[in-house]
Amino acid sequence: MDDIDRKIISFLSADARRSLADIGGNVNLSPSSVNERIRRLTAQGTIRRFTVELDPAAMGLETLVYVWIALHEDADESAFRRYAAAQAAILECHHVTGRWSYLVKIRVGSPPEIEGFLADLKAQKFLGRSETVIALSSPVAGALVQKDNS
Amino acid sequence: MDDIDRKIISFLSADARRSLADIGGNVNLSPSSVNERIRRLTAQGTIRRFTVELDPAAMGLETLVYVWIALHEDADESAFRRYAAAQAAILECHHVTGRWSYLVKIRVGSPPEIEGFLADLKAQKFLGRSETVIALSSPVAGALVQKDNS
DNA sequence: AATTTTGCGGTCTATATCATCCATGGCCGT
DNA sequence: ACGGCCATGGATGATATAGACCGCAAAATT
Repeated sequence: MDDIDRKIISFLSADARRSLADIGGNVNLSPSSVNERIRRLTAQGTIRRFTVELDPAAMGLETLVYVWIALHEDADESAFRRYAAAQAAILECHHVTGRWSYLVKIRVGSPPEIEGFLADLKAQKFLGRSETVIALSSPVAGALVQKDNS
Repeated sequence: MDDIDRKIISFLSADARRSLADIGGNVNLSPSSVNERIRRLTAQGTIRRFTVELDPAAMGLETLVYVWIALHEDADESAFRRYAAAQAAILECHHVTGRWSYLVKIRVGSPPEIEGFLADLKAQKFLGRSETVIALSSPVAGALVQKDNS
């Protein structure tokens, strides 16, 4: 990973459809060389996948919510992780330091839907205690990308 | 936005380099039609950009941290937002309900670097109180995508 | 009510661009 | 001087993209 690789990654991040010739012009490399570098970066996993960033509103996911979770004392922890991975609404789930055991990031269409999400968590017997934090606005929103199902 | 559009978005999410013919075969549409739909989705902003998902380790960003922030009482709130947008380490910044005013998501190379991040926040006079939460592991990690600078 | 009009979304074809492969050749470090 | 690594350039087959045309359905007109 040298400076040129980083530049290429930066160009692809901004627009993954730019032509090899175009990128090559910006880093003083032939299209073939750029292609070879992208192939390497992809093969070694530095680039995980080519994808698209989506508009949350257009996807019907305008409401961003963080939920702190303390698991129910006799909850199956690995079952919880599988559940989290399978739920489309759960964008992130982290095991964290501090008072709570998990921090979960979810996106739903509107605030009322949060209730259903929590109800499901409780129905699955995962929930001990929880605390819900709603994002009112996002100075830095973070990119919305569909979960990787591979 | 009909079902076909959603399918196309799903295919592109998994691999944005799949050919129009390939996608068309899966949704029973000609390559031209698929192209036209993608053009529409992009033009109306449903698809924000074509980009790449990166490996945090390869990028030297293995440590994921959430920081709860209560702004210093005479901090300039819009200056803080500009600061957050400019900082490369800050992936997300949300104005939230609850005890804290902001939730900030950052990525750094290693835990010691968190200190420098907080020190900078304090030096800028933004920081009132804060609480730092480190992700130990991530059952659902969320995609790492470079910030959009357009 | 029947007919025309309009507009959207599709297919097909042609063309220019593009990614990809391979053989060649330079450069650097040992 | 030699070997490995990386870039180059040209050939080729695939691909995106534009444009002309078609069909259908809803709206408007008579």
